[in-house]
Amino acid sequence: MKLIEAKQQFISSWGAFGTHWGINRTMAQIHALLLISPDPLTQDDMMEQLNISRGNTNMNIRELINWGLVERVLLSGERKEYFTAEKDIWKVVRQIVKERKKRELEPMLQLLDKLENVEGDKRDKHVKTFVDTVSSIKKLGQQADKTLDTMIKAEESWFLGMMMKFFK
Amino acid sequence: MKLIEAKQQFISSWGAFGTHWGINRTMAQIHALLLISPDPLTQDDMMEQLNISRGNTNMNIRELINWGLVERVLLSGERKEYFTAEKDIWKVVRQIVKERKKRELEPMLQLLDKLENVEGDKRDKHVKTFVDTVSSIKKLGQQADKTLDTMIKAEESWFLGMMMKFFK
DNA sequence: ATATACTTTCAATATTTTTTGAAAATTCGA
DNA sequence: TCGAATTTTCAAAAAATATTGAAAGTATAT
Repeated sequence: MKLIEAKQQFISSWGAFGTHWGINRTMAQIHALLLISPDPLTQDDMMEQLNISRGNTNMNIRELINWGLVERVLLSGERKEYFTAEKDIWKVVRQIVKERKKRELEPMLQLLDKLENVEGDKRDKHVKTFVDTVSSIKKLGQQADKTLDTMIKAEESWFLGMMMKFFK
Repeated sequence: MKLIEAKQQFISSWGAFGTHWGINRTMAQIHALLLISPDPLTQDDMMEQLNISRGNTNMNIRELINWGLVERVLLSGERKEYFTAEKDIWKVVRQIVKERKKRELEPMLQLLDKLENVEGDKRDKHVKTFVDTVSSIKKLGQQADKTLDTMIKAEESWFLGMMMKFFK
């Protein structure tokens, strides 16, 4: 397979993959493009390579920057802005985990905390099932929260080593 | 907070949560409703409690069954079908992991395998960056694949114990 | 065998999400 | 300060996705 074709496939599947995980296709595609580009790109480069409009490109670059996955790069003597993505996949994963934890897991845990204290008699099976379900989700969520914190702080080598050792 | 209100909140946030992870709102809401219902429910129960149409309800129950998260229950002497969700959250998580691994991770790894063998000279930085990126994603993916396999097979107690021990 | 209760399908519709592109805003060199 | 280059915004349009509801299909009791 030729490079150009391989790139296309990579970008397009990365986009499809993203949509299965609640990430918009264009954002995932821009990320994919930057991941496989040796040098920083401009908005115009991305527009051209992905065939998308200026506004779309701009919005999604911005979103990727919010996620901490892409950075602005200033090339001396250039007026235009360039962008580049972190290439170390382990760092990328940690960053995504960190963001999703903050955006989704933590608010969810707060809610479960509140719901756990619902009024009512636990001898009523409706109350009991509700509280038991909420509590067990909360417990799992808290465990995940702790585990992910450790993962976020961990070095790749440490983490991989741990995985190798215990999940062989 | 009253039970009825707590239920509403739980269902609605579970739905919103689902949409962040590529799961359709109604499917997540039906799942939430079944999780907190002590007894099996009929389609009509769900339609009424969630205010959704018959077709929508039916399609999403079916999808939940495909995911292995919901089961049909036959109550003797009853004509109608009843449905119930697995309440053990650890089992639920393992089942979701198992399905997503099969549906998403494995096909992705197959693709990466193919893309890794792109034609071209690795001294060309475009080729090099592409191959390096693909390889490192593949490596991480393979590691995740193995780890998740172990997790799918694991007992809750074993897994939680392991987590406690190593990620305190 | 028929009527009735119940389930499934799917074309049409509604809703949500994404994308466009042109106008406004900003930046920067001269 | 001016003006060209560049970036950002956002209302409108397009596309994707989810939902409805009525008709068709199935199963069961009598």
